[in-house]
Amino acid sequence: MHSESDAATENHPEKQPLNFIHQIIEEDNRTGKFGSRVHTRFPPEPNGYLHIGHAKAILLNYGTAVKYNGKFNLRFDDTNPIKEEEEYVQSIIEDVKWLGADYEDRLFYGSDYFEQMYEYAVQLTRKGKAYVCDLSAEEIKATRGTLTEPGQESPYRKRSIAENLDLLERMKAGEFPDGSRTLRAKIDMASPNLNMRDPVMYRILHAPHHRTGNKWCIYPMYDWAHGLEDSIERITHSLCTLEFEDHRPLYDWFLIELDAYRPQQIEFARLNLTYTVMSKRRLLELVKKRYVNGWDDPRMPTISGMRRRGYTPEAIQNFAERIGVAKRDSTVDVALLEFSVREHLNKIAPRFMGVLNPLKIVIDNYPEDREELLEAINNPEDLSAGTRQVPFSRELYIEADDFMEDPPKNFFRLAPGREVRLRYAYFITCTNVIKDSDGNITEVHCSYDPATSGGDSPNGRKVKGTLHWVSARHARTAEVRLYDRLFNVENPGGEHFLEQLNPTSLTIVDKCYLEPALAEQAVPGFRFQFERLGYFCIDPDTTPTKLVLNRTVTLRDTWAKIAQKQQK
RNA sequence: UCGGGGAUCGUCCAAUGGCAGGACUGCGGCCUUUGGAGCCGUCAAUCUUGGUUCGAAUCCAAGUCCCCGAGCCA
Repeated sequence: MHSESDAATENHPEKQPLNFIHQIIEEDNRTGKFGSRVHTRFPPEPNGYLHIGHAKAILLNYGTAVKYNGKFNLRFDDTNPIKEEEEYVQSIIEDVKWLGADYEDRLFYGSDYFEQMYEYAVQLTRKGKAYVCDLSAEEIKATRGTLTEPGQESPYRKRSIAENLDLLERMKAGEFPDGSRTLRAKIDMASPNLNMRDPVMYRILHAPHHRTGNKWCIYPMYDWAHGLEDSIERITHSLCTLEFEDHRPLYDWFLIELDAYRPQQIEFARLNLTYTVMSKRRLLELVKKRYVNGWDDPRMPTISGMRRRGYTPEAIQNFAERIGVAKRDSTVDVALLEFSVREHLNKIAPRFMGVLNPLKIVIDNYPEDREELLEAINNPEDLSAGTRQVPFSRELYIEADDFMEDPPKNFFRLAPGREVRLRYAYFITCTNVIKDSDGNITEVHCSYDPATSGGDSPNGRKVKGTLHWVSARHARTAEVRLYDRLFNVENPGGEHFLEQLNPTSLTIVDKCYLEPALAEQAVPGFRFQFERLGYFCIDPDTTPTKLVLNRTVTLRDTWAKIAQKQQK
């Protein structure tokens, strides 16, 4: 996965600084804390689709394992059957693989360990460190205390070990209704760390589980299960996000009381990105309320959305490396993500010409019945990609933006009397502008210089602009979906985050024109560049009779900036 | 208010007592058959106040601000 960066590192032997996690790991390796073993994992709950924030975590865990010749597990944290679905399991597996994080044969489920977890619970109960509590959810809440006041001990806290064991057994056997009892750890109701105030370990839930079916009617809480899962898999370094820092003492308490193997948890800051939201809750809301067309809508920051939009795994890997990892809350500029895709696509994407907003050009001195095939380079960044033939004829489409009747000073494109180059074709000069009765330009007439075939002038004559074009007679058509940022504000959030949505995040161009060579190799997922416009890919909505394109990202556009400044 | 974390260019990450550096963005230039790419340059930061030290982003003290925590969610 790190081929590019590895090459870069070899060329520039100055050592890269270690992030704080790798510093800890190297220290652990030095002291032999885990016998120099490194084993990480990515533990998603299958209750939603993965997003770019998860990609950071996946790549950090996987990259760490690779860096230290260790292992990496994928493990589903599936302890709540009410929220979890098989559909999410499948999407997560697909996304993790696509990102290049290879877990080999180590795909696990927390639910695989339910039996072992139960035995651990019995062990703790037998030790007098856990008890069955008959308090209702409301009562537990009421006796937990507050941030500044201690909680009160449950009246059931002093039950005998024998009674606890019996009750726990019967909870498991299904004798009690949902919510009637819980198994709680007996720790300290006065702890300033609320997680230590006799946390619930098991709740009764008569609900089928996507893996274990009806076998269980008590399910472990995350705080009870998670540390055990890492322990059972002999994970050395449990990387997780900041909000679990307060839970670490609890995980350690469980494992110490159980005398079980104990991983080192290290917390890092989750990723935030400008102009989007990252919480599963908000993403789900966008999907459910149809503000977007599903989890894989190309405007979503989900892995599946980005894949559909045309992002490459390499682009995301490079992005993840660039943003680094630290403990402070941060919001990465989405421009860095866009830079990462452009950088990769620039190297690998074949070029084509396509016109989004057509303006018809007629070349008056080019014979009506003549057509020719012109050779075009597929990728100037990679000559091994070869060349292709592009048909040329008398009537063409160019981008409407590439013509101005009354151009400002630094407009280099077509204008009355102005000569420009048609990419890989000829120099043309604008001779006439045709308008309809409303004054709209309907057609532009030009003459061409036959001596400039291929786009070079024999007399060294220079031209300022180069335009892309498509022969009208040969043009194929497609629907193009243009995406813009999902939100209008840099840091969307709060109760009314839906009001911050960008109403024009999706623009559909019903009919764009493109050269035949593209239509011939257009299969869903195919990524390419429309010269001067941006990177695009073929959307899976494509049918044999209709091509659908997604714009991944525009090219950097210097003219757009100049034009914007002139407007002000 | 209690506990846990955090504060370095606009943004993200480095510097681990010794010249505050890199990337993105912005700006300027060179180059260009993509106003793309590439190349070069440039603006731009140590939360505050004290202290220790020859020397502090780094160590100490006090303060300020931000984030997380009171699910039978994860």
